[in-house]
Amino acid sequence: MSITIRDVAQAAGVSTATVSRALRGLPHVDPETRERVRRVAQEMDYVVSPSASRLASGRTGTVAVITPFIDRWFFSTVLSGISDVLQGREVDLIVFEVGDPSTSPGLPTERRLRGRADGMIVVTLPTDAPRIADLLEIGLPASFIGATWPGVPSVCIDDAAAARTATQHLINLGHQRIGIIPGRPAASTSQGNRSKGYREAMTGAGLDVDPALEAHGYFTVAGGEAAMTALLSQPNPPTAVFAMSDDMAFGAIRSLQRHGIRPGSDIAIASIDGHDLAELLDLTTVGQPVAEMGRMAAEALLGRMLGSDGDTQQDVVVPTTLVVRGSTVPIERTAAFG
Amino acid sequence: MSITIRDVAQAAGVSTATVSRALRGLPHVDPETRERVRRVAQEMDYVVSPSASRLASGRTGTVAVITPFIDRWFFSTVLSGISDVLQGREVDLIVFEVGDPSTSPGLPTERRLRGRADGMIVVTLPTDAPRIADLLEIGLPASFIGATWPGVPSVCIDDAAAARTATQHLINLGHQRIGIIPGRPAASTSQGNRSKGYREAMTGAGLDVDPALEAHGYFTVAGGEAAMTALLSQPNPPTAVFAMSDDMAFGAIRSLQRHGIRPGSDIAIASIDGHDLAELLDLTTVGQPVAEMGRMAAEALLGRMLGSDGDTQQDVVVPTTLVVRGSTVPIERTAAFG
DNA sequence: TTGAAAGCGCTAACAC
DNA sequence: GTGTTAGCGCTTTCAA
Repeated sequence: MSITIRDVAQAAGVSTATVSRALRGLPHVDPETRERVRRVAQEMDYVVSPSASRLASGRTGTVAVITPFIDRWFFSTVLSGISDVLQGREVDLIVFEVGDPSTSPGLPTERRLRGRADGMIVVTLPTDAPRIADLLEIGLPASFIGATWPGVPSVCIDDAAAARTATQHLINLGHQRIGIIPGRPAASTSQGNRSKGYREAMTGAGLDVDPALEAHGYFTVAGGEAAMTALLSQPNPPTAVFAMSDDMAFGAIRSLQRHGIRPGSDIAIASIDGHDLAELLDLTTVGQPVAEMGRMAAEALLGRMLGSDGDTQQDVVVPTTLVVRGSTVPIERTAAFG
Repeated sequence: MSITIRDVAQAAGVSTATVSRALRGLPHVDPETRERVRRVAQEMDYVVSPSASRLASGRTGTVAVITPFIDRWFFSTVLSGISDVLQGREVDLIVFEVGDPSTSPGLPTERRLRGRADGMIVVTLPTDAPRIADLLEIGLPASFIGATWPGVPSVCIDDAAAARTATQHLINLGHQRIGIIPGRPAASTSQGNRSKGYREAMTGAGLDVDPALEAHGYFTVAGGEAAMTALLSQPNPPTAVFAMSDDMAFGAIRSLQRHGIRPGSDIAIASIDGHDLAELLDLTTVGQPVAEMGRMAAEALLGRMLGSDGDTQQDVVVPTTLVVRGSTVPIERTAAFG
């Protein structure tokens, strides 16, 4: 049906091997021959059959991304960064959306991965050690984003530092009762580190870490709203809250709105992410370079897939930036509450 | 290196042909044989080589999604819906992020597609007829989302009706000077229809369509903000604005905030999308079932890929729902402006 | 119901 | 620098 390498070989008056070499830019081909082959191939509108090429070479020229979600800001942004570099290198991108590890059954992604990709990028699959171990077992080069794993290169922020920055910012503003909205009860490394950063900042300032001032937000807007509502119903509510993600902070803001409390003026809120819409909601947040993290992970993976193993840094920590907005104002201007 | 069909055949005491048939659930296999083959395969942890299978059968078992963006709400949500059904059918998903057709060079996605997928889903590539024609030329079954094309099944909303609904809602509230924020000057079919719906509602109510009350928002938050700002600087600004997407409406709200104008109370805003965060921003919007649209397109495509061609509806129009929120309040409660 | 065998279209030794 | 050739691991007639 469609044009094969043999047709091209015939038309160019060379062997299929030469066509293969010429078209792939391999050495030991006469420049003139190469040019002729290229021209003929183009004229015939020849495209290599990926299946055949893959079968013969053992390489797929594709990278698999394993991510819990596609449709959330952090993940789609990471994905876009990854796609950006893969596209530039003509590498295919296949996506496995595996869902929330704590609720989804943990499908056998591992079986579905074999022979389909030359490498994989795993995006923050926290609390799911067994699945990750399974994935790594198939022996593909891997790159992690937002999580670390022994022996696997990764791109992360310094979660503890980011949390410390956010919390310290609230402390500097004069707050003393600072609540916290973590994601899920079962802590991932990343979440654990953010907790740690929060506590460090608190105790470093001689402040109490009141367990009553903690409410889980499950990394969603709705969860953040519920969490904030819970915090507000405390006998002695916080005057400031650190949320571990922007989405949860959004929810918290919504809760405040519902209660007629003005974020910033009445209760300060700071979080981590740098979500597109944080500016719109006037949310103070510690921004992470999410798309860039995707790009870096892809770049690193590609590097290792091509074998140049030496210069690969194991764990990259990218910088974050505190962006101060209206959701955090000095305590002098903050109305007493409760 | 890894286990092949021959190993399994040998271990099960049958031919490779039988293993192939047994494992794929083809008929004409003794139930007992099938069971034995299955067991052996499982014990050996055998996984079919996709490349070999693809080369031999000519089918890839993968669907390609061609989308301008990954990291924007509409697109990531569609993608997630698609992924949802593909994952369930064990079909691979490969993604091509082609960028904004009006600015990106229009890469030869078409060459990169051949032999890599059995079908494709094209997500709202407006104003880009040449590229689409190229894509369709390779003869893969296709499914469109958010755009229609002669002969290609699609899933869309009724754009004109959605725009009419939003505009009529503003009219019903008592507004007469109603501005509009479209996306890009070069209209896609979808955008054209939304314009049409807006004009129909306006003229139907005997209202003027003032060209001065139109400012493009380029489907982004920043663009929407600029557009609203432009509208506000009119000698006689609108009292209500219809934005063609939630993102642009978000930007418009931001502009209002910056100008000390309260959305809803001072100027009404309505748009189309049903963005996750619309509730948070108290935005009235005509919601489209985005993830569901992705699911439907995938389902339809899969159906056609499996050959059951008859029952495929060509163009599906999914319903939208007006969700009224604080950004639109009756004119009685709207302060005069300007 | 099962097996033998001919490819699928390419790559990679190895010869020349 | 180029050609020959033997696979890569499966699917799919065609016979049995």
